[in-house]
Amino acid sequence: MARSKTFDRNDVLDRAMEVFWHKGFEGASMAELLTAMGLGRGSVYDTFGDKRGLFTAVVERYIDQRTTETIAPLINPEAARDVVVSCFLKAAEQSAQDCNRKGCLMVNAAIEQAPHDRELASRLQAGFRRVEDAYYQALVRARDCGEINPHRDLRAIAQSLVCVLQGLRVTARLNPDPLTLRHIAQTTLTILD
Amino acid sequence: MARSKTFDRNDVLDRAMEVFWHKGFEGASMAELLTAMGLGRGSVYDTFGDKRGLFTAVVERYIDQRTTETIAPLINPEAARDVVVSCFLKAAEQSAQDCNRKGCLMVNAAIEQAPHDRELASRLQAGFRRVEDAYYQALVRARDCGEINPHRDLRAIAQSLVCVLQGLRVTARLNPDPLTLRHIAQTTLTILD
DNA sequence: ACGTATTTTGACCAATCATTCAAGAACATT
DNA sequence: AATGTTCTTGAATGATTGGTCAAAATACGT
Repeated sequence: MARSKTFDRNDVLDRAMEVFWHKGFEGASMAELLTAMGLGRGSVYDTFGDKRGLFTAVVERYIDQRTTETIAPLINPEAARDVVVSCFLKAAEQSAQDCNRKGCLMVNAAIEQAPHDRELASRLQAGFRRVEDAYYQALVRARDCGEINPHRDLRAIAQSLVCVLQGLRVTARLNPDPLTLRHIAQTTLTILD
Repeated sequence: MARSKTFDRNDVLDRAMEVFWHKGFEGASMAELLTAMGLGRGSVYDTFGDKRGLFTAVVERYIDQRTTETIAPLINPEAARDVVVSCFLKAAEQSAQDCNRKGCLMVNAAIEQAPHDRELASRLQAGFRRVEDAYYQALVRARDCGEINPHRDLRAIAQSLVCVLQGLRVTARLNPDPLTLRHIAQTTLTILD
């Protein structure tokens, strides 16, 4: 009864992601987005509405992928303090290994667009909250194992860890030296003591 | 022998700053910048070259003003641990009190433009480095007073403090709740112990 | 007061912006 | 295979972009 789309939605979103990721929302033009996606104008406007709709879809996909990947080790019911540490350092390493300087799309979008796009802002907040929660749960287990001072506010610690990861993304934009970034990450882990 | 400018450079930079600050570089149009500055096109292009030159001048001014203001208490030769703490909390408070959600122009510019503008990136890096150095010097004095464990890496601590302040700017974009932000700031101060 | 160098003004420009739309092409159903 | 619906294509749109330029205005040094 109808024609089906010739392109894969996730496929073209991934291509558009590349453009938005290192040019930002305002910095990316529809022309280059279309080229990257390999689609005609109509197809994109039909599918995503407008530029903002496309951006929203791209960021949504990024959030899903990244947060899932990031918190995977923390979800393990046996994960405790050492997993918190290794997971945090691994996340920090992504700032250190960011060879083409694209940063984190979530951080980039938060800074550039969050104040101008409420829906985007709350999606981003939910994404970071998901990461924070995963750290929190692991911290609770760590405390129950006697690996963390039971008087500490674990929610605040989890928030701090996420906050530092965000800060590392900013720091890395100006000083991409991996040693410095690792050093900062290592140092901030004293928050756990 | 010649006519002199009728406008004050710092004056118009401050007005342009307002626009760039909450719209970003790409998000701000020359039309609104000119309106805000109250100048004709020619005057601006004569004085600042182009949009990027204007942005550079604006950010440069912001860096000077902000870093000077921020590190003022730390410069005091008697400043030690308590000044580090109060100064850090005061800086965090600026994220908490950011009622109109403009964030920090240095962080905004770092995320949006640093990868596309080397000169801007190094200016920003120098600015943050200036803050970091001020914290470092105060930390050295704190250590000499016996207020900080002499085995700690003070340079890394100073870098971490600046990193957290940057992270707070990102966090504040999505969750402007002052209590949360203060709580994070308070928690990360355990880095000093 | 005059002459001149510089600033201001605002009209103008080509290029690019995001977006629309109509017509042609292609698939799924019958 | 015919039909009907949707997708694709790409030309066209008007608005806006950053930037130029020449003429008019003006303040300074003499």
